[in-house]
Amino acid sequence: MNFIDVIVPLPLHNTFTYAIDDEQAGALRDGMRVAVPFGKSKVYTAIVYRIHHEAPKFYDAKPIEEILDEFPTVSKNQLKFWDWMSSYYMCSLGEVLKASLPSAFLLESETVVELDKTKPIDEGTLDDDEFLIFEALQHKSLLRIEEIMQILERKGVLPILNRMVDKQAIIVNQELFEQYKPKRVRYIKLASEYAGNDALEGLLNELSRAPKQREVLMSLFTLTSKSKKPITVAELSLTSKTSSAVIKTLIDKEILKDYYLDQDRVKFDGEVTLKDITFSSHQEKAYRSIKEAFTQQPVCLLKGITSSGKTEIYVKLIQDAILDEKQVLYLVPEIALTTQLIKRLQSYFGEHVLIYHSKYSVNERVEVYNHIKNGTKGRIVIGARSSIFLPFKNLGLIIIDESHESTFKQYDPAPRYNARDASVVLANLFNANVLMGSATPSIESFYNAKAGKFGYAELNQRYGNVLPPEIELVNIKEKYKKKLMTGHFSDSLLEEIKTVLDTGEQIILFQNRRGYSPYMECFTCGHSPQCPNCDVSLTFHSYKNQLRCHYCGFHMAVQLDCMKCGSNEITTKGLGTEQVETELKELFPNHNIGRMDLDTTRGKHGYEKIITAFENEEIDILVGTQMLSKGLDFRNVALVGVMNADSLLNFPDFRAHERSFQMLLQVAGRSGRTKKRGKVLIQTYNPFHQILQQVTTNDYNGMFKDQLEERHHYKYPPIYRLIKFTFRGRDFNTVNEASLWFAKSLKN
DNA sequence: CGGAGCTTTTCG
DNA sequence: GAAAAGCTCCGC
Repeated sequence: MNFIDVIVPLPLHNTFTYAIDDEQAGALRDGMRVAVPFGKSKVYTAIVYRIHHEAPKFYDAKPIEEILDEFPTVSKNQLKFWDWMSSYYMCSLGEVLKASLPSAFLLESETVVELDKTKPIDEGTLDDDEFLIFEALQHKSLLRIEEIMQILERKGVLPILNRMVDKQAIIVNQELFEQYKPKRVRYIKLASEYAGNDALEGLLNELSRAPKQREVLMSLFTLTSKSKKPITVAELSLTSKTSSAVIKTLIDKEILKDYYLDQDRVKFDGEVTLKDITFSSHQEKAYRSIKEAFTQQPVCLLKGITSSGKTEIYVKLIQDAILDEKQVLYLVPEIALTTQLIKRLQSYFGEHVLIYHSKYSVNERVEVYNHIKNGTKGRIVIGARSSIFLPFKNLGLIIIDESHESTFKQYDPAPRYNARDASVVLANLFNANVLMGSATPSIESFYNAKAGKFGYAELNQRYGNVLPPEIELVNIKEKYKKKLMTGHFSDSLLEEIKTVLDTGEQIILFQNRRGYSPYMECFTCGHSPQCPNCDVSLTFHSYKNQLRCHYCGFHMAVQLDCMKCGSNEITTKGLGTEQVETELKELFPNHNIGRMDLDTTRGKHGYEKIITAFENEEIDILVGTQMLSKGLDFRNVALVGVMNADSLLNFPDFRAHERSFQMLLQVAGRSGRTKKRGKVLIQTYNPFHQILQQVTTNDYNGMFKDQLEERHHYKYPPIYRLIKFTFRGRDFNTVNEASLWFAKSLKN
C-alpha cells in the first residue's frame, strides 16, 4: 500500500496521512497539490509532503479526492524552507503554506444550496428562516453559505439547512471553484479559404459595394504585412476606424475568423534604455569590497548614507548575477512606495523585472509564481516580504533595500517572520549571496557585521559630492516660554519656511501621527474616549468630525459632551498631520499645501497622485507621516521640518530610540538631494536628548555604541533573545491567573 | 431529563 | 478553521 503525508492549509501542527493507489503513486511527487476530504464535509487543497509505505497504526487512511497538478507546485527547496520557518517561528506548516502560495492555488470546497425539484413542497411546513431561503432560491438557483448568512443576518445556518434537507426542500452540494483565470484576448485572421491571391481578388470584388468591409480587409493586410505578430480585434477596429459590428459581419460571412489566445498579465512594453554604469571612485571601492566580502561570507551589509548611489551598486551586482544565469530577489519594505525604483530597474533590465506583493491581483500573482518556477520569464523579482516564498530555481542574489525597515517583519497572522532574517536562510539553500543595504542599519545587522558574521562595506559620500543636510534642533519648550510659537510652529521654523518659499523651492514637514490630534480629553474629569475593541485612545479626525481607532478602524461621531461626566468642556491633545495642514493653510494662504498619510493615499493611485503633484511642483509644502521617509527622490526640496521629535522618542518599545534615529535621518535625507546643501529643523522639548544630538552629527557609531550598551543592560536583542507569549481568553481573571502561573513556572 | 449555550476536541 | 462532541447550567 502507498500513503502520502500532506500539509493542509490550516493552523494544525501535524501532517495528515492519506491512502493512494498504485496509479496515483506513479503520478505523485513531493510538492504537488492534491484535493483531500478533511473532516465530515470539507475538501481542501493540500501539499504532498512525503510519499511512503507506512500504514498509520490507529486509523484507516482515507483516499485522496484527486491530484491537482501535473508537476510540483512547491519545490524541494521551498519545502525545506517551510520546515525551517515553521520550527523557527513556532507555527504550523499549514500556516506557512497559506502565506506562501497565491490563494488561487488553494481551491477550497464550498457548500452550495439548490432547490430540490423532485417533488413539490408544502410551503406551510417551513418556518420563517426556512421560508426566506426557499424564497431566495426562486430568484437565484445556487446559493453559497455566505449568501445565506447574509439573507438571514446570522451565523450558524447549517442546522436550518439540515432541517430543510430532511423536508426535501433543498439539496446541498460541495463545489470546488477554480480561481485562476487566464486573461484571454480575441485575435483575428483571414479565413484559410481566402489564402491564395486569386481568391483574394475575387473577394475584394465581391465586396465592392461594401466599402466599410473592404476598408477592414485592407487594414488587416497592412497590419499583417507590417509585422508577423497576430492581430487583435481591438487593433483592427482601431486602425480601420470601423466599429466592431462591421468586423462581426465579416466573421459571420466566414471571411474572417476570430480566435482566442491566453495573454500574459505580466508584461513590459517600455524600452531598455540604459546599459553601462559609471561608478564614482567611492562606489567602485564599495562594490569591490562587497565582492571581496562575498568570497568570505554569503551575507554582506552595505552602509551607505542617503543619496550616496547605492542603487547603481545594486544594478551592477544584479548584472553580474544575470550573467551567471541566476535569479535575483530584490526586497523592498513597501512596494507601493517604489514606483521610482521599478522604473529605474526596468530601464536597465526591461522585461527581466517582475513585481510581486500582496496587493497584486490573485491572477497576476499566479503568473509571476509560474514564471519564476519554470524560469520562463523574468530573472529579477522586486517584491515585498512575501516574495521570499516564490519558487526560485537558481537564486543567486538577494538584495534587501532599506534593510532596517520594520515592515520586513510580519506581525499577524502567523508565520510571524522577518523577511530580512529569513532571506539569509533562503539564500543558504541556494548557496546564494545576500546584500543588506541601509543608511542606518538595524542594531542587529550592524552587530552581526561587527562580530564578523556578515561582511561589511561602506559608502560615505553623497553622489556628486553634495554635502549632507545641515540639521538643527529647535527647543520648543523655550519658545513657548518666550511666546515665540504660532500654533505648533516655532519662529525659527516659520522663518525658514518663508525663505525657502521665496526662492521657489519645496518643503517637507514631518509629523508621525495622522488625524487631527491623537486624543480628546475631558477638561473636568480627564476621561478620553477609548476604542471598545483595542484598548487605545481614539484619534480625532476633524475632516469627517469623527473619532477613529488606528488599529481596528472603528469609528464614531464626535460627542459634544464628555461620555463619562457629561461636561461639555472637551479639549484635544497632541498633534496630527491634519492639524499641521490646517495651521499651515492659515499661515500661508497663497501657497499650495499637500498632505500624505494613510488617509489621503487610500485608493489605487492616491499615493502616486500626491507624489506626481509634488514632483511637478504643484505642491509647495507637503505634510506627511513616515511614508515620506521611504526611498523617495525629490529634486527641489530645500527644507525638511520635523514638527515634534518627542512623540517618536517616547514610544514604548525597546527599539524606539533606534527607530527615531533611523526615521529622523531618513526624513532629513529628503532635503537637498541635488546641488545645494539642504536644511533640516527638528522641533523638540528635549534638545539635549542623546539620540537627537547623534542625529544632528550623523553619529551612527555613537548611537550604536549607546544602544548596544542599553540592550546589554536590559537584556534585549541582539545580545539576548526574546519570545513573546500571548494569552487569550474570554474571562479576564482566568487569563490573568494563567499568565501569572505561567510566569512563575518559567522563573522556576 | 432535555435543550441551550458554551468549551474542547478532532480532523488522517 | 470548521464542525462535531462534550460539558455545564437551567428549567421543568
